[in-house]
Amino acid sequence: MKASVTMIEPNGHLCSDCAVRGIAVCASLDPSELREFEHLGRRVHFGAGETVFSEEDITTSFYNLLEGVMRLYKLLPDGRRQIVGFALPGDFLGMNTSGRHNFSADAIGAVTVCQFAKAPFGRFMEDRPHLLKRINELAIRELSQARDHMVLLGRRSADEKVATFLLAWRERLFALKGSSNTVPLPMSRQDIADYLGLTIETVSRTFTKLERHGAIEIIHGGISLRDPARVEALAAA
Amino acid sequence: MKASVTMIEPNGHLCSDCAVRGIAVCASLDPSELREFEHLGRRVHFGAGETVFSEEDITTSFYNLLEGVMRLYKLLPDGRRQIVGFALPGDFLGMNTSGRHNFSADAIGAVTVCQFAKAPFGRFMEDRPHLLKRINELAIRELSQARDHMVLLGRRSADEKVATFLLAWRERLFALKGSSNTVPLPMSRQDIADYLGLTIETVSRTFTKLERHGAIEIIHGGISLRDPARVEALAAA
DNA sequence: AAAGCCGATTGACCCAGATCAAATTTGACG
DNA sequence: CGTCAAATTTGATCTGGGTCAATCGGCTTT
Repeated sequence: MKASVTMIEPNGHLCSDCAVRGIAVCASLDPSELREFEHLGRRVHFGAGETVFSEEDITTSFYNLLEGVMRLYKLLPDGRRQIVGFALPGDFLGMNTSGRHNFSADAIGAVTVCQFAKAPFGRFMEDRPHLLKRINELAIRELSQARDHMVLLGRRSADEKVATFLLAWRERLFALKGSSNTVPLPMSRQDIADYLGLTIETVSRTFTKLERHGAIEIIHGGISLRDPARVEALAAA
Repeated sequence: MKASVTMIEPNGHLCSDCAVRGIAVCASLDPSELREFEHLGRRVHFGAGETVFSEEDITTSFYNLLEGVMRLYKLLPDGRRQIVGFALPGDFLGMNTSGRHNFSADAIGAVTVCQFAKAPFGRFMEDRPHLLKRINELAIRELSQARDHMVLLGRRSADEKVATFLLAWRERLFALKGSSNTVPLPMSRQDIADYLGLTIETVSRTFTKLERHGAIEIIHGGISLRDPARVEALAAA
């Protein structure tokens, strides 16, 4: 959105001390492969609101998210937006069978990605089935999440959607940063609404309601779970 | 649902003249591999309404759908159901990372599957990266469809949902049986409702409305597209 | 061919969440 | 600080689609 500077770091970073080494696609590579892999990717920074790639763009690169949060979304011709997911460090983006991206991806706040040109990456993967296997695992895991989200979108009430979202988001952050009842929400209310298939007003009202009932506290840049059990009960219903 | 007889054919079928040879996972195998592959799968029949596997079941097999249509769904504790997809011949079912199925699968009408025990299949795939690659492609394609469906569930109106469904279903059948304005709908109105995140009444009313407007004709076991352009216009909106 | 059943359709009414419209809070910048 | 502009919250009202309740076929069974 905002015109901000996209930076490409000129120097070579070391995969071996990359923050996502253990959780991203590269977890499947041994040290010697990693050294070769290092030459394929380059770190790129994006500022808040910048678009990393757009739906229908021809796929020229894949991306490994290193730092920050991204929103992945699709737009209808009339502008309605559905966010199909939020990406966190370790997520691998850009795979498709059509040669074109099937969703758009924006940085929410500052983001660092490891960018791979499609062809060299494909060649590298060609004779490294364990990398393919890793990518397949990530795809299958995502598919499972996508199905869970379909249930949420198709069959849950607004209260259940919001409660489920807070718990699932906390769970994802837990895997990265450890457990906490403080749940940072780097995305806007509009983003949350477009993820849950609601309007911004309904999201806001639901937060307020949860706070009035003592289930959460709305804090700067996120929420705090005051009564996790109550939120869980709402989400389960 | 209904207690009907599940049949396992005792004799060996030939993969080489299998109906889905060219479109399923096995499309990635050469003739000699195919002969070996033949010993891994066995054909199993299911009657209308029978459950092939259930969510949370430990995954012991993978399935290659050969004939018929299946509904893939998830249930909420209180019984609300979301159908996450319909499977057609050529679809490969059962992959997951957790060791348990993450959705349930029922036969809609009579179904024939090619069933593979998980471990031998995994071993066979181990040293056949092209099979893994094929499975990965199918997973990524499904992921793309899942994202499209999220947009439908989260952001489309009832009219748009129904119109989009009819066109997408016709498109899938087209790939199997060729083009036609007659669209068979083997699934019930309840199934369609649970797929689109609507109620059965809304689906029924929307069909009737489309028919009154001359866009479709409701026929036994499906619909006929009378004015495909109008349906497309509704779906696009 | 009458009875029973089950899926589908239709009608009447209702409500969760959308829409429209202000406030109010927050943040960025001079 | 003070000033905008943007994001969020809050309130009032509206409505698309849900809920509840009859029918209405089309099969099967006898």
